[in-house]
Amino acid sequence: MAKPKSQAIQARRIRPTIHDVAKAAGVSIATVSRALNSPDSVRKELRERVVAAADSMDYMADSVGKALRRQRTQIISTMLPRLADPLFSAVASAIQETLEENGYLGFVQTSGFDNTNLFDRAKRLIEHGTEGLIIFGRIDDQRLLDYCRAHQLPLLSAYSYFEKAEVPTIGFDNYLATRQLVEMLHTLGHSRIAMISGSDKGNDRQQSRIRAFRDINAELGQEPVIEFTHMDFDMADGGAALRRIMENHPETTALVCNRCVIAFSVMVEARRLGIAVPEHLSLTGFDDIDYAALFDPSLTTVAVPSEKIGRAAAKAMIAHLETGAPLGSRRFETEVILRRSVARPRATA
Amino acid sequence: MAKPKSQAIQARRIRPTIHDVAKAAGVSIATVSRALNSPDSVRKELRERVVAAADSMDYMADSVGKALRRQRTQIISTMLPRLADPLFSAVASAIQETLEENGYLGFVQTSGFDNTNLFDRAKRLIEHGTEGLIIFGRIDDQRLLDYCRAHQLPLLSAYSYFEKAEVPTIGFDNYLATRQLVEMLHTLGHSRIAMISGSDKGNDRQQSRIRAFRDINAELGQEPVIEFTHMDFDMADGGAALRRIMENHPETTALVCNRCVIAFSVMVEARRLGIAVPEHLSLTGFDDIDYAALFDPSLTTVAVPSEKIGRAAAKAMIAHLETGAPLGSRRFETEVILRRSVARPRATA
DNA sequence: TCGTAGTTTGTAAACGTTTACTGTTCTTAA
DNA sequence: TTAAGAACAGTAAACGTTTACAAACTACGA
Repeated sequence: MAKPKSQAIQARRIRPTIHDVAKAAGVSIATVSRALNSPDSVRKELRERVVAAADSMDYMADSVGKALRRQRTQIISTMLPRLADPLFSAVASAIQETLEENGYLGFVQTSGFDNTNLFDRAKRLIEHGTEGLIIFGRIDDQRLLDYCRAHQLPLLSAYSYFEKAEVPTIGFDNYLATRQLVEMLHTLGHSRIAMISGSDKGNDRQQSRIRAFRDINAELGQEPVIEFTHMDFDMADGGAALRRIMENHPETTALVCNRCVIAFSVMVEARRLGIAVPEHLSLTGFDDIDYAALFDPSLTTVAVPSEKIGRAAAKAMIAHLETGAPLGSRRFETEVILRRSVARPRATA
Repeated sequence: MAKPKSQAIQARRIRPTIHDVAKAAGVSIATVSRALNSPDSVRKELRERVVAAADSMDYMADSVGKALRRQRTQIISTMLPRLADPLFSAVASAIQETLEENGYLGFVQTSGFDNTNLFDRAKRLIEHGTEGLIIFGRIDDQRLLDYCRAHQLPLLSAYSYFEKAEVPTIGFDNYLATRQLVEMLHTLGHSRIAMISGSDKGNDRQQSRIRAFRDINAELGQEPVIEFTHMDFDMADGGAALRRIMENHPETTALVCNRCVIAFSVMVEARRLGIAVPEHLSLTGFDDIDYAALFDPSLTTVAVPSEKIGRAAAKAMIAHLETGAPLGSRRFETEVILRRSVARPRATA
């Protein structure tokens, strides 16, 4: 009789297995598994012996073995542009919490602001057993779309909402939100409105906001005034953009900044230039980060229901995995938060 | 001969396995594995056939099977108080990026601001094959410490640095940083300094800062003036604390706020009360979030090298896992960023 | 032509689980 | 006392990999 070949692997991790528990409790591994997973199916006395043995050695069933057998990992991964950004991290945080509450776990990976090459970055997530993928923003990588379709990997686009998208989207509509904001300014009497945007390259949020602004201007028969500004992390140089606008379009009475940080830096520069906000120039930001209320003057912005979006995205994905309910799109409302940085336009000549 | 019992499992995920590739290429699964993992060990012709077959069906080796066999998951998990907080998310982001660059993947879980009951929350991370655990702040859960020691699970405390800690710590020293800051104010001539802190319950950062402040006051033979303020997410109500201090200790010439958001809210209230910053009252924050420079007056704070800390923590853990190098502690320097919110004290009567 | 060494491929075991099936023991009614 | 059925426990297969070992083939020198 050939003695069994031994292929012992040096264990990195000294963790008791179900075999250790079985031996300690004097039962088979099947009984251990049942005692822990469906306690009713094993006699009280044995069950207690098993539980005692398991507790005494801090036994935790290894999810890797479990995942292999069950063909379920309970892992849902998220890709987002940048984690160190209050806009996104609020949503990501809500996702992670919702996952945890429902027995799932999530990988988080940053994608940068370019969604065209997602597949390669998502690969490792998929390899590691990701059952569902939540991606912030519009997904521009055809390979990823094809892969997910071919292999039935549920894919959800979160944060931004799109009227027509290749995959279900859960989020808010940047186009609509910007329209709301600009129309509010119109209602107040502003007719000369300029926009300062961050780079719109690969950034669906800026793209939608710009498109909304252009559309409104077109409807009014005006030439849109848009300046771009470099944004680095949480800093933006809105100052230079402000100077360009003031020089080339001094008739401007309201300035729509596509991110709060842009508005903040514009405010600093305005103060330096002696431009009174809001008396001479009304100013708005976007995404109502908490600091917006603390600036002087406090900043008018669009509030985004980040937490709701995150929870909804995670819940939708979980429901899909567990009940097969189809992944649907969902649009969340934004709200214009009117603060002191906006007033009626100054009297123009 | 008994026909093999079939225990087919309904596959959730339609992903090709190594068997599919083997069949398509007309080789054994061992050859597929070798062709993909150590290409030199298989004949060119076969290798190409295998690679072609694998590519044609988007084959990715399943990390679950791989992890089970290799006894390595390459997963390093992080627990941090709150993800939607620029302080922490900057560090977490650096960790995730470093992990990814080195072939690892990371779970992220929030712990809230209480580190006494970590074990239960960490359980799922451990079950899922976490090879190393990075936890923000001081670890107060003895069960977790015991478990990690008993089962050789590498544990690292990041963000805060502690002179003497049960586990290796990588971060900055809140005690020292606060001393630096207060001593700088002293050097400028301030002798009546008050502190506004967030809750110190289960929060080692606030605790260290308060301790430093008490120590300095003790050395000067002064009674420390400390007010606490409620902090909710990124908002703080420093206003009430400011009023209490101005009422009970009108001689105060400098105010040390233990978080930037506290300082921001204090600034707002000071303006309302007509207290000039910095002419009447100097003001400091902590952790140099980007907005600090944009406020008016710009805020003096302590800059924390978040990204360096995150990268160092991730790298240390990876090195430990791969080379067995012992996990060591490391202290990063902070820097006082002097801005306009601080000036010499007003002339006192 | 043969033996030998080197190269390449296949077979099967192992990683830690869950669970279908089978076998054993216990209970209960005739 | 015995048969039948219920309740419980154990055996073994399976999930997708990697890899030790064995087997087969190749090249080459004598």
